[in-house]
Parts: sequence; C-alpha cells; structure tokens
Amino acid sequence: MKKPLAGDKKRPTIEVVARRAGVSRQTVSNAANAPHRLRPETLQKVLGTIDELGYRPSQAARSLRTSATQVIGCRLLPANYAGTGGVLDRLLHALCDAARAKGYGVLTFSAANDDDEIGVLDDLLRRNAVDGLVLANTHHGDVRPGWLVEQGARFVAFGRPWGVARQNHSWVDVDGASGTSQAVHHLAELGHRRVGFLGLPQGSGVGDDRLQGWQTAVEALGLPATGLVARAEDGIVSGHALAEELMASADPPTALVCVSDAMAVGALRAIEDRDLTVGRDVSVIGFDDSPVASVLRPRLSSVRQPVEDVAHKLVEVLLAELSGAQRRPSRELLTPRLVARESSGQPSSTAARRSSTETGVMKRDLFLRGSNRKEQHK
Amino acid sequence: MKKPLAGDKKRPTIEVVARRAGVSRQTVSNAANAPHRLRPETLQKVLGTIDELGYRPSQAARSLRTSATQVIGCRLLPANYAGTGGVLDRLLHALCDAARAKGYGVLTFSAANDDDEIGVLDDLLRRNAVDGLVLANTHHGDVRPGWLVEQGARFVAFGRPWGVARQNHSWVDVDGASGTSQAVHHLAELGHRRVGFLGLPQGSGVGDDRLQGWQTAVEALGLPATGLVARAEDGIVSGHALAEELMASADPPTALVCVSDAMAVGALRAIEDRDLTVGRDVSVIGFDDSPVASVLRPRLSSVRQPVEDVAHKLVEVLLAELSGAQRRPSRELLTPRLVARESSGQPSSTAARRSSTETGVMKRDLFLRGSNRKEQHK
DNA sequence: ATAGAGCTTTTGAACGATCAAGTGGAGCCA
DNA sequence: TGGCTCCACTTGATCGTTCAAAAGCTCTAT
Repeated sequence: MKKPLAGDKKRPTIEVVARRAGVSRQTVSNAANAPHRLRPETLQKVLGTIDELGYRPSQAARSLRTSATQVIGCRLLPANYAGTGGVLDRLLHALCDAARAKGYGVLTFSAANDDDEIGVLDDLLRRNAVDGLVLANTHHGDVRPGWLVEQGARFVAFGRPWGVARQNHSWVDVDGASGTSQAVHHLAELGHRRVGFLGLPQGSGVGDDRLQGWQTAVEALGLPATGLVARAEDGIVSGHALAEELMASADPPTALVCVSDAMAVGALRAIEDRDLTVGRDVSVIGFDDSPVASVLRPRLSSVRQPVEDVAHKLVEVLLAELSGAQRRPSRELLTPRLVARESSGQPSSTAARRSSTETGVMKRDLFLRGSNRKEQHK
Repeated sequence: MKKPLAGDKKRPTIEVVARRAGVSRQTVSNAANAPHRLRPETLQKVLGTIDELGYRPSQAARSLRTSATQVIGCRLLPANYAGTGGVLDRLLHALCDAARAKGYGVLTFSAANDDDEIGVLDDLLRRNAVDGLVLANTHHGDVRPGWLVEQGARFVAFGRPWGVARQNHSWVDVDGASGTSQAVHHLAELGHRRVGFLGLPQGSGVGDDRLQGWQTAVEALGLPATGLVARAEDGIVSGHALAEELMASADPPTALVCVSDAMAVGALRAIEDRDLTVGRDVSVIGFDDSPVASVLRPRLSSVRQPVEDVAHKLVEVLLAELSGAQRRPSRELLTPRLVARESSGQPSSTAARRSSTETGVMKRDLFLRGSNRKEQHK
C-alpha cells in the first residue's frame, strides 16, 4: 500500500511513522533492525504503518549515525574488450547483484591509471563515501593494495597479490593455471600432441600463472614442450606475430593455447593467412571467453571465468571484513571452465597437408552449431 | 601534506580542523563552500589546516543536512554485447568521468526487467540514496519515465520517449536517422545503388528512426527503395536470415545498412556463406560500433554514437534539473559518426559475378590495414 | 507485600555537517 | 559622538537516524 512520493511532499521520517503507529521512534527503528525486541502485535502494527506510509530510513541519517554507508566502491576499468575488459564488465554486473542481495550498493568510478585511482580512493575513504572496496586487475608491482592496507581501508582484491611475499589482505582469484591446463587436456583428448602457448612477457602475474598451467599439463601428458612457447605484450597484433613465429618453425604446433582472447584472435588471423583452417589444421583456445569469442567465425573456444561466483565471493569476503569478525585475510581461488567451440577440433590426419584448396570446407557445418537458437541454416 | 588514516585513528571532523586552525566550525565550512566570505589570510590558514589534516567533509553528514547525496543512479544493462551492450558500457565509463568532474558519483545497479528496475528505483528514491537518475534504453511503451515523473524524481533519459505525445521529461539521444543516412551516403559515394536495410520490427523506436534515415537518404539520392528492407528482432541469427532473404531476391542489394552490429554480423555470415566477399561483392555497415566491429574480419564499418558527448549532456541536463533552475525539460539530439572500415567498399564491377573462386582474395590486403599499430604483415 | 529478574518500550544524546541568525568590530557619514 | 552599514566570523539549531541507558510492566519467589 505504498504512497507515491508527490513532488513537493516530503518523505516520511521515522518520527512521523512513530506518531502514526502510536509508538516511539526507537520502536520503529527496532521494527526494522531488531524485530525480535518487539512484541509480535506491536511489530505487526509498526510494520503495517511503515508499509502504509512507504517509509524507508534515510540513508544519510543512518550513515551518519552508524558510519556505514552500505556502499561498495569499484573502479570501472577502461573498456579493453579484446583483452580482459569483457570479464570485468560481466563482473560488475554480477557484483551489483551480489551486493544488492546483501543490501549494498555499488559506486563505480573510472581512473586513468593506478595513481589516479588512488586519488579517487583517497577521496572516497576520507569522505566516508564507501564502506569497502573491490580492487580489480591487480598486477605485478601494484601499489594500491599496500596503500589501502596502510590507510586501514577494508577491501578485497580480485586477483592475487602477484610477486608480494606478505599477502596481508583478502583476495579472490581465478585459477588461471587450471584453465590453461584444461585447455591442454582438451586438446590432447582431441589428439593433439604439439600444443603451443602464446603468453605474456615474464613477470606478468596472470601470464606466468597461465603459462604454468600449460607446462604442468604438458608434462603430465608427456607432450613435447620445447619451441612451443612465445611471449609478448597482450593484443591482437602480438597474437598474430607470435602465432606466425611458432607456425614458421620446423615442427609447428597443431594447436595453440592463448593467454587471452585478444592473442587468440591474432592467432586465428595468422592461421587463416597461411590458408589453413582453424579448428582443423590448427586449433586455438583463448582465455576469458570475451564477448567476441562467440561471435567470431569459427567461434572461439575459450576459458571462461566463473564471474558470478567470483562476485559472490568478493561480496562475502568483503562483508566479513567489514563486520570485523575477520581476523585473518581470506584467500579464495576459484576454478574456470573451458568452453569448447569450433576453434578447437581434431587435428587433421596429415599435419603436413597444407594446401589452400580446402579453405572454408567446414564453414557451413560450423555456422551456428551449438547456438541456443534453433533456427536452421539452409 | 596528507596524513594517512591509520586503521584505528578516526577521520578528523570539521570541529577538529576548526580548533586546530583557531576558528569556528562554520569558518572551516565556508573555506570549502564559500571561500569569498573569508578574509584571504584566514582562508589561507584554514585551507592549510584542512590540507594538513587531510580533512574532507563527511558525505553522510553533509547529505543529511543538505538532503543532496551527490550521487547519480544508473542501471547497468545486461551485457548484450552484439547488440547495444557495448554502447552502454562505454556510456557508463563516460558518465562516471563526466559526473566526477562535477563532483558527483555514480551508483550502479542491475535489474532483470523494467518492473524490477522500478522496484530498485523506488528504494533508492525513498532512502534518498541518489539525487537523480539516468534512465537508459528507453523504448516503446516504457512505463519508467511516467512513473518517475509521478514520483517527482529528477532524471534524464538516454533515448527519446518513443511513441509518447507529452514528453514531460528531459532526454538526450543520438540521431539514429542521421547515422543510417550517413551510411547510405557513404555507400552511394562508393558507387552502390541498391542499398538494403536490415531493420527491427515496426514499432521499435530506434528501429523506425534508423529506417527513416535510410529512407530519407535513398530518396534524396534517387536510389531504388523497393524490395530492399527486411525486418526482424535483433540478433545475429536474424541478421543472417534477413540478409539471405534480400540476397536471394531477383535483384539483390550490393550493400546492406544494418540497424545493429549484431544484425551486421549475421549479414557478414550470410554473405560469406554465398561465397561472396564482404566489402567487395556486398558491403555491410553496422550500427553502434560495438567492440566486435573492429575485431571482425573484415573489420566492420559501423555508425558510432558520440558516447562521451552524450554522457556530458546527460550530466549537464541532470544537474540543471537538480538545481531547480530548469523549468522546461531539455531535449538534446546528438549526431553519430560513421566509422568506415573494410566491410564497406566499392561494389565489384560486375554485380552478377558470383563465382566462389575468388573467396578471400582481399584478405591479405585488408588485414590490419588502418590499424593504429604500425606492424606490417608480410 | 516486595524485591528482583526479564521483557518491552521510551527517552536523551550523539553522529558531523550546513543553515540561519547573531555578534563584534571597522569604516563611513552626518 | 552616535548611528548605520558592511564585513568577517561565531553560535545555536537542525537534518533523521541509531545507540545507550532509563523506565514501565509482568511475573515469580521470598
């Protein structure tokens, strides 16, 4: 029975509700915050009045008194779609849902770089505009976690504190090594033996992590490991160059596991440029399952991060941190899942068969296969 | 000379700053909010102390007193990347920047549907958690604007109030008709005459708008207009079906202007399935310049919305609305810009030449052309 | 009868800022 | 000198909530 808020009419305060229900302010407050303290019939009556007037406590007044804003801050990363951008957008959605389920809001902001971000964070913390923070995209030599710890701020990082000995803050991360390992196992099951890896320059946390997964799997399966790794900065152009480099070798790989979808896209291009068929002559698996993955042709197999689970964990850990119950920092490592699509298939029987005559042979069969739409392609 | 906030040390209040500077609370307040009221030397002294202690007014206390939160709410739309999703993500970034520049924060939330969103908005408004709202993705029969007006809420819509006679709220939108018109003109300049249009079912605001731009341009240029429009719900599969439909006709188009990038992707597939070359046999232009556009091969020409300008306008209009100075609702229509890439090129001299022997001819030339990376493809 | 225990409800104070009104002093003019 | 204005700054009140403590009330045990 909610009353619309007419433009000039003011929102009802707790005082108004109290008078109307014939009780005191505190009783109304308790009805919402500590219902067990009220006699059932009183509770009923007060809740009725609250509903009747459409009362909600003023966030500002509550924050002032409790010094808790019920808001989590989170930086919006620059939209780097081919890279990990898609993941962070999905994460933001999931984070909003997870936070709202716990009665929290999410305040987003953008920043040009980490120093800029620290400036914004400093402002948010000093104004008490947020209770806690989610720190995304942690990286090697990241100054933000240390700064936040020093400020006594409550936060959770999405991403391990790479290359730091004393990890004195909570984090949630995705096991990249598991992801690339899954990719290698999947390719091995399809019959591949020479599985290459396109990675990031040494020193990148995620890059090294994902490379290690490849190494572990290759060793476990007894696959060849030499001359199969190429590394460069992330990007489509890099992916093209690295894939070309590996394929130009004497004994080229029949499959490529890539540290990112951007790299994978570059690899796809390089393969096509050699007039080979992706998923047939050379298989490719990306990482992050970015939006482009399912739109490319052939659709790109990719390792998908469990973003919803990450978001839930982030909120869970952060709230524990906020409650103060948490003494020791939490560490959560979640497992990603390979989404196999057309870009990873059985190796062609003769790896040496490299004529260009068969380009596009599989196109028809591959198009729309596995799509959730039932529409058939004639 | 900012002092770090040690974990257990409390933030300084205005009272603390005042005592330290040897002035009263109000003088400190004035230093920040009305510096002209202070004698220059006093101002200097107070600002010095503020800086020394790293003081920032508590957002909660300020909000309580002024009943202004300095926060704008904005729904995070489901990540529909092939569709308009990418645009709204870009918009969110720009919105955060534009808002921050004016001292506002952006509170994001997600909602399953419009009714769900109204529930969230109701909550935000009742708690006074936001000063104003940005309403994205307005559509035909949208109940949200009316509801917000009824509530007396301050908001700006991104998108015109489609199909509503009395437009009693402010909005900012992009002139879709101009975008599709630009696309047609661009194609006509390249030599195309039969330019098709893949649109949305009648009744969709953006769909009809963009179709109208195509019509206007086609008429203005004296191009054929019959049998060149196909309409269906948005999506890759739809795009494929519609393009196939048009190309199967007796006198097929040599170019397709699409209402969205998703449609355009479907069209690309359909063209390739006929063993034709995109950008040569048939040109394709999408709408929104979503992230996939520049990653596809050939890269997709697309109409790009001026998201940063939109964000600035949204904030500007909303703040005018909040200040109360605004009597009449504002209406701003911004112009998008066509980004021409490889998917739109000169029509092949013989439109009837439809052998499959030349598939992929231009691939090498097209790859990476126009990229900002200088790296050459050998 | 009465004190004590336990439950429910009320009252006073405080959170930290801004608004509105008040104070004190310098400067001007008659 | 007195009165007036203007400026620079201070003081008291207030925003709407929750916390902490007090106050009633009921019930039981002595």
